[in-house]
Amino acid sequence: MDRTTGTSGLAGISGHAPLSPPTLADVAERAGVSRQTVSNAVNNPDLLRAETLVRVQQAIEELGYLPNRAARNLRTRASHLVGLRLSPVQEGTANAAMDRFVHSLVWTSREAGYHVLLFSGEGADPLEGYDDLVRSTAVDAFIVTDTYLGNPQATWLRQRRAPFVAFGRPWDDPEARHPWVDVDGAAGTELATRHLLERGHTRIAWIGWRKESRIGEDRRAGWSRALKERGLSTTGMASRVEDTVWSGRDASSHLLDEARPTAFVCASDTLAMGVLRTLAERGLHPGKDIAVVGFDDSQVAQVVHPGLTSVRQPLEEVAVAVVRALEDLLGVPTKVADGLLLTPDLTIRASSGL
Amino acid sequence: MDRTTGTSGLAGISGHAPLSPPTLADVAERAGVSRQTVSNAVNNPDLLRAETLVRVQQAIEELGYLPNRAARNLRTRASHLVGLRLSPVQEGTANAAMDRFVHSLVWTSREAGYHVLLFSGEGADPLEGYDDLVRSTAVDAFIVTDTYLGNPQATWLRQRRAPFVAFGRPWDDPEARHPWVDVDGAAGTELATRHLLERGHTRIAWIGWRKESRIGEDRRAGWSRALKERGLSTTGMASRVEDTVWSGRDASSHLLDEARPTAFVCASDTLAMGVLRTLAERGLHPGKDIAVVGFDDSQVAQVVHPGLTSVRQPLEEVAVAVVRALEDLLGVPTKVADGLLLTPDLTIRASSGL
DNA sequence: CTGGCGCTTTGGATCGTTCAACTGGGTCGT
DNA sequence: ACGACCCAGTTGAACGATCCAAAGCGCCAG
Repeated sequence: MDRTTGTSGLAGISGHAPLSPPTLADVAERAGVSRQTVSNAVNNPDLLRAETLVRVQQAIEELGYLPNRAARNLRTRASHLVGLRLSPVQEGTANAAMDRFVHSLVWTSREAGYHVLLFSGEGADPLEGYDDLVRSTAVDAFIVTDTYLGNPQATWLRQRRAPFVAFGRPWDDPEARHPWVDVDGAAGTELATRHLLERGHTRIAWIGWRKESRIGEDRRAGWSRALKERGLSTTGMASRVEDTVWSGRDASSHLLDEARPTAFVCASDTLAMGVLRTLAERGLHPGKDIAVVGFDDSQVAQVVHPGLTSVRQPLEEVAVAVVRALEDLLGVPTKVADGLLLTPDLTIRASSGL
Repeated sequence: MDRTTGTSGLAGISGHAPLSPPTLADVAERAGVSRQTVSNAVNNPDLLRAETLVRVQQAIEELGYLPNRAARNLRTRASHLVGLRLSPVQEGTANAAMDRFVHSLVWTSREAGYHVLLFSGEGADPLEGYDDLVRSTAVDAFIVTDTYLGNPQATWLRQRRAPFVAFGRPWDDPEARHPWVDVDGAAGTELATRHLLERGHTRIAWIGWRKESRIGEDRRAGWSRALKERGLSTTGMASRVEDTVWSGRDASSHLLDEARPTAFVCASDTLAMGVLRTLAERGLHPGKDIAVVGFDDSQVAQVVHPGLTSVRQPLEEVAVAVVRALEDLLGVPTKVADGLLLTPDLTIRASSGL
């Protein structure tokens, strides 16, 4: 057989790539079987006789064949892509977690045979961008990350019958039937607060986000739960502000003057950095004079002096659970749970005592 | 016309999505033209008579039609996707820049009609993962981000005739003919050093990466250039270490003892954080007693006390240039330049003086 | 009246894969 | 001995878009 016989390329191990990659038909011809048999060799190897399978696999190897994605997608009506929308950047605040999550997600998806397609919405409108992808069947499903109050995507995506998995609870909608995975923020702050209680602190303050934030209120609940459990009062010990370093600084400064806490639990590392700033200004030492705990275990927490104790979300596990839910949604109906709540850890560093 | 006539779905504005999305043929039937005419209306509107165009567009609108991606990809042999490999996570170090770059890239690509497909290699092997995507024609091109010494991807991708654009110079290969965009690190550190010189510093130390790092040596060159320009000596003023906070701490501690600098320029924010740690330990105040400048303008630089002056890469511009090169590579041969070197800024904060 | 020139529109083929139905041949049950 | 049934593969027809060649149309010159 002359190598130049095939209509398509041949290539593979030989130096340079083919002008046109080999197709199923090329493999079939080389192995002396039909196209469908090659297809089966790839997708349902059990259907072939062992002997034939080997022959086909050899031909595949020799030609360096890989199925054409577009053709497969067209026929199977699936792209094996999941869409992930990058929310507009807010520099200075915690997309820290997002970054780690994306990594884990890409990693986990790969093992499940999926790739992650990034897209971005214009700006404010959180629906922007989804529409085209759904209708052009570019992705099989979405992963929705910000399911804060009202989360319009969820209901919208459901209306469009677009499959999706949410990282984040459907806070306001007990009717929601979509799969979701979330991290128990309250458990995290409770863990943090208990940690401080164990170290002997009894006057522990909270700096969190405004009341409108469901996530913020959830995290706050963990703090107050831990205190009340010990019969300690929370009154005057909490402050709710914007998620910026400066808000954290001001809030902690006020609290120190008014409530005289010996420790702070914060809804974010950003706010905790504000606390550290107040301490620096007053010549107080974090971890010695005043304890501080943040939330998210961001890069900042890791490198700041003297090290910031922080609640760490198990984002790797979240990713795994999300992908599992995805497979469940798109493939066989193994039907796990609709929602899954994971528990965070506490990464202890010097800011809460040595 | 009965709405239930079409073989495919209809939907659109009406509440819920169709079971099967409308196709080109559906639109054609509704508009009373042929498929090709609809295709032209979408891709080459100029070819249609104004009147026909309107009629077709109306039908498209009514049905909520959007071309099926898979079908289009199959026929045109293009996916309008670009692959971006996430390098294995190194927590604590500077994927800070990467994050910003990805955002900008996604944003810019969108405007050019491209989406970004994320994938990850197993671990060490930087080629891992590319292969499948190339051969299965899943992406049209790649964006390669880490083109450090020897950069095996570059040569490998070229061999496979896979189109790609690099963010990063081909340091070792003057023969390289692939398009690339990079940021002039030397210009950045030169800017930083000049800034310190202007503030009256004459004893300015360098903390950078090991000699093997081309990027590190490049950044170092900017520092030494600025000093030599002023007739200042660099001997004993430089240290080359790992990119960790602790290395930065140790290096700065040694330098302070031996060379008595009044300012530090660092190859990364991470190293700069190490310097800040040394200062804190010695009761010295950054910006007052000793000036510090970092590199990358990461989140850390923004939130740390009292604010870290840092070289900021114009990643938005990089993204724009990368996408432009991409369009050039894949579309019409406008043929811009093969390589493009952009100049960074300096974000000035309190660590280099008030 | 015919032929030729532009512009618009048409029908058919095609991209590479998978699905559904079918072909022989052998085995089994009754 | 007959049909039912499984096995290992084959064949033709989709999937939904774009590309290609050619036909239809109106209009004007010869």
